[in-house]
Amino acid sequence: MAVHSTAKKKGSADKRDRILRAAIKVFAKNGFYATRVSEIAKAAGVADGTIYLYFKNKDDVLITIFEDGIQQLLAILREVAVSEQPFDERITRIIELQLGLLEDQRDLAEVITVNLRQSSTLLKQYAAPLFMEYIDVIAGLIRDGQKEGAFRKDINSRVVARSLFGALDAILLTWALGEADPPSLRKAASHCASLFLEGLRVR
Amino acid sequence: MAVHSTAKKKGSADKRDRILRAAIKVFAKNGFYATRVSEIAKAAGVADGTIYLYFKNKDDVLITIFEDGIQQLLAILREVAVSEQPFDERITRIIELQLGLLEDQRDLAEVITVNLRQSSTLLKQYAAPLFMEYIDVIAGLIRDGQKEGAFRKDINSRVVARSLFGALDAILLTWALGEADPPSLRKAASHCASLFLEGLRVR
Amino acid sequence: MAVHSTAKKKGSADKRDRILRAAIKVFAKNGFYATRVSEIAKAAGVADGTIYLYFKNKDDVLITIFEDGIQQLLAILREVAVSEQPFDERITRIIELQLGLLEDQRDLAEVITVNLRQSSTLLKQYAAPLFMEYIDVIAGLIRDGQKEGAFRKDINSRVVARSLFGALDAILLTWALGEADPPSLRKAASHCASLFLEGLRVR
Amino acid sequence: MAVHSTAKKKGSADKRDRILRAAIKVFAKNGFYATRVSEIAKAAGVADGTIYLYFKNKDDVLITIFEDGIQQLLAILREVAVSEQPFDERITRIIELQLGLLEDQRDLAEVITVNLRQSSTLLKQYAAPLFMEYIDVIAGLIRDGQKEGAFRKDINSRVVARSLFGALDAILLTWALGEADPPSLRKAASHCASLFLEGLRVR
DNA sequence: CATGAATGAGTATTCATTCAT
DNA sequence: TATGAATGAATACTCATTCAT
Repeated sequence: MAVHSTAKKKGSADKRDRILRAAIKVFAKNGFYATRVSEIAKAAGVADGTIYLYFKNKDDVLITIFEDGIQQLLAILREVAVSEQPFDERITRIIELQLGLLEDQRDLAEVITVNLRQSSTLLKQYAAPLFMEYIDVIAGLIRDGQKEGAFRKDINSRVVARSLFGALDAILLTWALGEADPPSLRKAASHCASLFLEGLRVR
Repeated sequence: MAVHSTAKKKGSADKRDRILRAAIKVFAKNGFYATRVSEIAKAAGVADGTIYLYFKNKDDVLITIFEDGIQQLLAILREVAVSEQPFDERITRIIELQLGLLEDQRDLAEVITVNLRQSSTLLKQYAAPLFMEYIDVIAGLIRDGQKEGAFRKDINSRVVARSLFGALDAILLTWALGEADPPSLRKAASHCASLFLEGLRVR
Repeated sequence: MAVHSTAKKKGSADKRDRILRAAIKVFAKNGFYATRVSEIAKAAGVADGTIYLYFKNKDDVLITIFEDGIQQLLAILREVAVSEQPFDERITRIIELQLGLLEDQRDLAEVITVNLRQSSTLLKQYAAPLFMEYIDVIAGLIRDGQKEGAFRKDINSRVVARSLFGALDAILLTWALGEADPPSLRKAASHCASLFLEGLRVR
Repeated sequence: MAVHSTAKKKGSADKRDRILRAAIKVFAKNGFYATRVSEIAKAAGVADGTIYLYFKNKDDVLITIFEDGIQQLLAILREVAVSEQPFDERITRIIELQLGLLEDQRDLAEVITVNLRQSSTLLKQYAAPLFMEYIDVIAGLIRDGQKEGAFRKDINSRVVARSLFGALDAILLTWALGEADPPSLRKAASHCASLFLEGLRVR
């Protein structure tokens, strides 16, 4: 029975994943509002109604994509943030991770940076809290660095965190909307890191 | 008669402006897609059909708001970018202006930072080009500073420009979505400026 | 004052006629329902509101065109129907007149044959009675001919009248919709006349 | 299973037919333009949206009604036109068939004779070609009769065909709009046939 | 008489969601 | 679980008509 149940879940999970992957693709291509549920179903190779067996509604699909992506990112960030590496390294690593995570998932990047803001309700209800969590992690890291003398103290840690988030978001947006070549993204990451690290240096 | 003629024109301009102001308000409150044309009309105190005497369609209202706002900003930025002030001052001024311009137009800020991305078509067709123009102005200023030895040369000017845009956008977004108190916005601006200026300093 | 009044009326009549002529043109081109009142106004060189100074509403414009055209036709038909000519001549004349009347007013022909049926209300309320009047005139002529031994008696005069009306309507319709060359219309008229006259001949 | 499959198809076909029958009824009553899609849906006992599962749009419903009716008529006409009967019989039969086909479908008759002309686009795009096809069939029969010496040769076969179509259309129109009693329609048919046959007789 | 800006009632069509199979 | 036919609420936009000037 356990096997059966697992098999069931696995089968379900597969279909669920297919739907999510299909949704990321069509959301990225057409935007959230312009995407029809039937288009997601078609791209996923399932019937329209099947989507409602795995998700509450269309909004829920977008929310899931967003939460999954951000949670994945947050888990990594938290790990890096409390690692034993020097603070500069941690910041650099975070930037690299954040951009790298999405580098091979361009569609996901577009969905997260662009589509996310398409529904005011989603933005305020789901994204804002996660956004704050993200800011908290980074700001915490900055504050730790300030306490230990690694970063200058005359600058608000949350302002830095927000600036960093925004900078990376804008870089990703440009990359997602334009012709994205990975090298440029990685180079941008290193320049961005250098900019922020120098900006944070104690003088 | 000149007065009369002015009055006449003003009458029309007034109605157009009333519609735009009403649209900014309801777009900020409910988002572009969740806003009904009839809501804009009601808020503006005109009939539904009147909106179509001044705008091609609902999209056109959002585009106009966005373009007006960005053009206004771009005009100021260009002026500052080529002014005679020291480069540090110019960067600081740009940051202050950009945040200050929207400080007393919180709804407009929300519409520009949030609603803008609600329509993929609008974003790619109208926002992307203006975004690039903005990046060009800032990147040009950075490059000038690099040439004259005011900024470090080992960092790509466009990456800096994008980062700055993103940082300010994120700060504005936080402010627009959260409880906005102007002092915090101004303080954030000065911290952000300091962060970027130190990050750009020649060593 | 009489002069003034006349001048006034003349001025008015001119404008009224301009509107009617413009309406015939655009109705023929686009059909009644697809024609906007503003299009009529533009074609007539007057303001939208002016139309309502001369006509009750859009329907009234079509009705007026139709009634004017049919009344004009009826007046001629009645005159011919009771003339002293041989019955065959009268029938021939009626056919020629009916087709000839519209030959140089192709737009009017299209409006009467096509647009007329576009509004069920108009058709039933205004056209049907006039149609019956028309049928009465022709049927009366046929009946007179039957009484005087010019036409065969074993055929219902109203059926003949309806058939003749329909035949001419179909010929006009083909001509109005297709490439209309007047010679063909006139030739069709003579063939049609011959067909009906032989069909009516006493044997 | 074949039954099941048939039942399934029948279910769909039934719904489609129900919509068409309902549309004929309301179109005949109120005309094409005055009929709301929701009225058709209500009369058919389906939801508004269901209509769009079977038809592209409101126009498509009218077109389908018209094409179905005319194709049905054309099929019969073609059969009669090339049958072995004497030419006079064929003509008589065609007239009887055409009127008879619609005798027990008064609403359909009204839709075809009246509503058809309600949309200029429909008329020119869909009706005109079918009208021409009809004319071709009749004209071909007349021409054959002329070749074989059954009909007089000094009269254009297409003019005769158009006249016959128009005559029958007018008779139907009168019948559809007025108080329709079948006997009168059948009697009118025989009178009309006699009129045209005598008109076509070789002398 | 003439204007044309403003009105707002009116409707075809779409599409997220449901539910009988 | 899966389907997809059916639903029907929801809305941008048009355009005949009005009326202040």
